[in-house]
Amino acid sequence: MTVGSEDRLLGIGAAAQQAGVSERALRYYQQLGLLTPMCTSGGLRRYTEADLARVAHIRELQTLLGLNLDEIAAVLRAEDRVAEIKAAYHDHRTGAGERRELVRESLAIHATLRAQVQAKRAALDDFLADLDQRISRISDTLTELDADSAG
Amino acid sequence: MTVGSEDRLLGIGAAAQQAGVSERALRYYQQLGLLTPMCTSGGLRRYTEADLARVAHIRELQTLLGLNLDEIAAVLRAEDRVAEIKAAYHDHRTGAGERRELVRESLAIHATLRAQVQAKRAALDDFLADLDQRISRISDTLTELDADSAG
DNA sequence: TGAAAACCTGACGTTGACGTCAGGGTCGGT
DNA sequence: ACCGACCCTGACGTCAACGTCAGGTTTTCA
Repeated sequence: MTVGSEDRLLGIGAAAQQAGVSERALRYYQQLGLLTPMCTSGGLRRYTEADLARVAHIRELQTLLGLNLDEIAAVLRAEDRVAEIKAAYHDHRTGAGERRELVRESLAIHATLRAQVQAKRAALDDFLADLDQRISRISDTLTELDADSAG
Repeated sequence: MTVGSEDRLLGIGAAAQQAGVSERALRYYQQLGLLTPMCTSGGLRRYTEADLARVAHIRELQTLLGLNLDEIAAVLRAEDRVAEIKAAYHDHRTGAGERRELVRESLAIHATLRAQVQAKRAALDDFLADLDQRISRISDTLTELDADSAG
């Protein structure tokens, strides 16, 4: 499938640098089950591009939505579910009913998340409008001051 | 100016309840200089409606923008500056140059904040688009499953 | 092959934003 | 004047999300 990707694995140091987080954070995420990098036979962690993307996703959920790591774990689990289902999509061993159930479940989780994001977006818009109003008032004050000094 | 407002002062308990935060939080905000309620001669805190609004604002900056209390303090100081200037606007003792300086300063702080909010909004929009894409894919999967079972 | 660089697992420390508790002061109604 | 409700100031506790350090292991590369 992925043809051009050299699939170079990174050590935890390089991975941390790439992802813009600390090594400790990467180990911590793994400890909480948010991330499961490969290991060498010697037990050293090896990170793929997908792992880095996952870290970026984690950070986004953290800083953008303000979710804590437990909540993020839930979101990631839901996303993993979807991937899992996609993978097993044509696997005959998975019953259609079961698949439907799983899909519905992850759809529900995503919908919930979407609602959260929407709410946050609306609140942000309100805040922005308020801020703009303040700013324009301050600008007016400044204009008046300038007119004053000019008059 | 404010005619209809009875200007009833609240004790810290009632204020906390109204604002939806703990008493400890109110004392903590005051300790950090975010809030400066009046006091009775005996030293008990008394909160005005403006104080409550300020708390709401603090919470908004916390949960919506993810600012820490130090950053919030900076924002609030900027806003207080504006109010101060407005109040002293026709006070002859304040020099025009000084006023311009102050106004410019708070304008800068607000502009910075606005940029932050904008950035966050854009990021949220991206995130939302991504989420919608995921959701529609999951929906498709579900539709296929239903078609499968129907066929 | 051998040493420097990178990494490992505990385990304790830190920071922000409060929670909680003790021991005492203040307020409002009677 | 008094009592119960409310409030005060320390001061220590807590929780998440890591930071940091020690002592040992694995990789890498000259």
